[in-house]
Amino acid sequence: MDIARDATLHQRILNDLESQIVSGAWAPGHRLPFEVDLAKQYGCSRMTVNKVMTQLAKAGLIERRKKSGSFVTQPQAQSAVLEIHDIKTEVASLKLAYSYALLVTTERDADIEDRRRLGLEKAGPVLEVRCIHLAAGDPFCLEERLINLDVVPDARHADFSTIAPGPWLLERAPWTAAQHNIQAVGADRDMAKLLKLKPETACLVIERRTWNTIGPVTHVRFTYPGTRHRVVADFQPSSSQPR
Amino acid sequence: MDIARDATLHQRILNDLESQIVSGAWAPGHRLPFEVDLAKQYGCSRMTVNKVMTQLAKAGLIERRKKSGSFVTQPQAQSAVLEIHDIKTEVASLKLAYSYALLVTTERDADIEDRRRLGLEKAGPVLEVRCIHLAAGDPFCLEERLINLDVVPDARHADFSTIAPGPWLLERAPWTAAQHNIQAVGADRDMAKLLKLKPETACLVIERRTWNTIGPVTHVRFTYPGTRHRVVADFQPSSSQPR
DNA sequence: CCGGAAAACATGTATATACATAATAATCGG
DNA sequence: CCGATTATTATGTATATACATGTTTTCCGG
Repeated sequence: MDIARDATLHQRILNDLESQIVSGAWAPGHRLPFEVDLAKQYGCSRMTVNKVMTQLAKAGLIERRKKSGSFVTQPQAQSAVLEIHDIKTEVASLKLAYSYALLVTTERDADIEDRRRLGLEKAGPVLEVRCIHLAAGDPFCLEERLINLDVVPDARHADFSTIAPGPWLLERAPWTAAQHNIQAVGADRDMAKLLKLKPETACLVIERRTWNTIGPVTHVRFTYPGTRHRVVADFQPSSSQPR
Repeated sequence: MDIARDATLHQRILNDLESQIVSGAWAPGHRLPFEVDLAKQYGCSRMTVNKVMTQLAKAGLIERRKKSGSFVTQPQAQSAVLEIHDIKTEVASLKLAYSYALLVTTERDADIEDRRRLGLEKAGPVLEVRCIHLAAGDPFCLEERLINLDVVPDARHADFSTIAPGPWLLERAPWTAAQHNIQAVGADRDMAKLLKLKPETACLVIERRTWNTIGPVTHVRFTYPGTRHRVVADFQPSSSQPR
């Protein structure tokens, strides 16, 4: 990669070191030159090098040990993190009035499909909740949720007509792991009707399964009219500081 | 939560400022005290305050404008990190034969739309690449890419008929930040033809903009037939306080 | 030869200073 | 009163310096 001619020294050093690491020229475990040596090499002060190295360390590319030096870390698999988003906030950020309506709740023993959705091995009591989120009175997204009552028994007595199951669960059963599944589908007849769309309109479907230390907590499927809404993902893998 | 008594000054300032921002005491748009004033307030040098503010800016909590000061940014909707995926690998994991075809490349000066896609302020040379990825001979996804030649001038002489621009860039211009945008759209006539679909079929569109330390590197739009393919994102809970 | 004190060493944090850069504010000529 | 020039201001980057903090190495007494 070429470096812009007018890049700052900081950027140049950062780029150089990063290239060595990312390219694999410096394998994990490799010790970087000492700060003073790099400073001499670039003809700058140790402070400048120090700031670069601090940034690399924050980014997780290197690990620093006093007296020993700085070392390239094992590349951690690039895991994708999608933060659980709150629809109310999402709507609020659009400066639209938020409202919410419970459609139906059903308690039953997990059937095959329920077990697939939750990733359950055996049957067990589950609660199905269907509800709709509205923005400025219009359908914003449909929520189809399955809650594992073995893990969250209290959900039986929750009043989901006044609070959406998402926020309710977030308070009571914080998740420790989750998996997302995003796809585009054409709306079927029922979906189109609920979201007030023409059939076959492209919709964005976000499915999320969450676990806590006990087991699978919930599976939820959000269906958004795809052309109006979107998911934004900000990235911060390498040398930038995570939020 | 109390702040450790032996926290460094840097940490203390960071914590204080962060608290004001996340608590909402300083609303988005609020101007932070000037560096010199904060320095006076904490009885430290401007450099120390500057480092903290630089960090906050990198974290996206504040925006800094010369002469004007530093301002709390609008809280961007819940961010998410999606893995940069390699289509060849994706296809291979389906145990399908992968192939690739270059459709067209165009070099030009960035027009308004190009600048929007890349997030460029001024015009500059860009390279547009359209190509298609095939799985077992069938269209798998269409790639529409824009490369910032100011940052990656070598791309001019790359032969994208033999290597896809994604892998090529990954080697030469490692990204340090990226932003994703996922939405569902119905295929238009051209898209339907290229992907061998019926018009209006729901498609998953993934847009990605990547930066390195120098500037915007590339913008790419992948269009997948949405019903056949999907994006999976694995999660980790955000360890509340990014530091 | 062992254990512990001391020295050497690399990084961590903070300071004061200097000059560059970009944006705004003030000024002045026409 | 407009518009171009200049000054001011806040941040951006870099320097040299100082001392603190953990580690590792060295060395020395027993």
